[in-house]
Amino acid sequence: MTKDICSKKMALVEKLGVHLEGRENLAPVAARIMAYVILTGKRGTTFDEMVTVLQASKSTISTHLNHLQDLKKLEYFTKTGDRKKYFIINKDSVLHHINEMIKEWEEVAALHKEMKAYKEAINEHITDEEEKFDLTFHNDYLRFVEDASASIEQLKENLIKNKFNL
Amino acid sequence: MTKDICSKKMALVEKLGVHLEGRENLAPVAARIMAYVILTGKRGTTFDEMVTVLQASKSTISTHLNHLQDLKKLEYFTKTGDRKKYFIINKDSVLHHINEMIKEWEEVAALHKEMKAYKEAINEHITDEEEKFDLTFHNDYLRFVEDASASIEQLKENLIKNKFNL
DNA sequence: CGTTTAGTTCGGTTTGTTCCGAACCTAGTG
DNA sequence: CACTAGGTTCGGAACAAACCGAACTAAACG
Repeated sequence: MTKDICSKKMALVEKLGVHLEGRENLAPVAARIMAYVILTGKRGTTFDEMVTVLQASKSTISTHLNHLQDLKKLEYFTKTGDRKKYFIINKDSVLHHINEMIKEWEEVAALHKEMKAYKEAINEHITDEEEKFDLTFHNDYLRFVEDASASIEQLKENLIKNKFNL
Repeated sequence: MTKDICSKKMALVEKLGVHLEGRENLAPVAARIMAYVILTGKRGTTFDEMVTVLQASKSTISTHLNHLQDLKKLEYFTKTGDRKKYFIINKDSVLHHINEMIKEWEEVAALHKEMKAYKEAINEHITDEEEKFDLTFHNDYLRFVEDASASIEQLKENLIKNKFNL
């Protein structure tokens, strides 16, 4: 039974790993570390455990673990009289993630505005109306980004509220 | 003056290129092709023009151009008595992009549900309440995904409405 | 002081990506 | 038919990434 649960866990680690690899732009083993930490939860997981269970070398685990901490994706707690570090996901990683999305949307919006400005400048030099740049694409997209940003911002506030209410 | 506008254009191509490279997971030259096509607009741009202006080999342009068409990101029109193809962005690429985001969110939601189910199954085998998995993370995230999906879906409808009203 | 635990650092191999040149193809032109 | 315009295909070079093993370090233990 323990074996069944364990294989189920590892299957999920691989699935979630593949997802995180693409989504967060992480190396395969780095993504698996994240997945394993997430699926292990608050009891935390150690360096050695990951070396064993993910079947990767100490150096690989070490490098990725440090990298993930730099990215504020992971943190660890310790136990008195125990030199091991117990890794868990960063408590406010959801919030962190949301903040990054907001930043991303802002960048996208800035880019579209710059492109729109360029096209408008070009349009002034063109006499033939038919030849002019169509700006609806950018207008649509900017409205979209605005809406998406608003809904993410809204959600962020909800999350913060919930955090303090509990 | 033409030179100024042109250098401004190429500066934007690079900037947008870098952005698309990360965002759409494209090779550098592929991303620049997209950027150049977007910033050239409806007059379209040809194979040869891209070879010259992007300073890449014919084979590179050819490969990426075909790839981008496979991905439905680009399409082309032709002119009678002219063998060249004039490349433009796929007309409903905005919609296409939005549909892909919706699909992505659905996948994310499915993954979180699977993880939540796994954690709930584990929790049943644990007697100590303190040791149990905390599911608020997944609940928060699922609510987030639901909201985000709704706002994207909303936007999609707005876009379709606008398309038909014009 | 030697040993163990827990982890880091470095150099190198493997693997994968991106791009190029050269040869090739196909349809139209003289 | 030879030539040109507008591309495509293939093999490989150049570079970048991901990972590994071996040697190292730092702190604690006996």
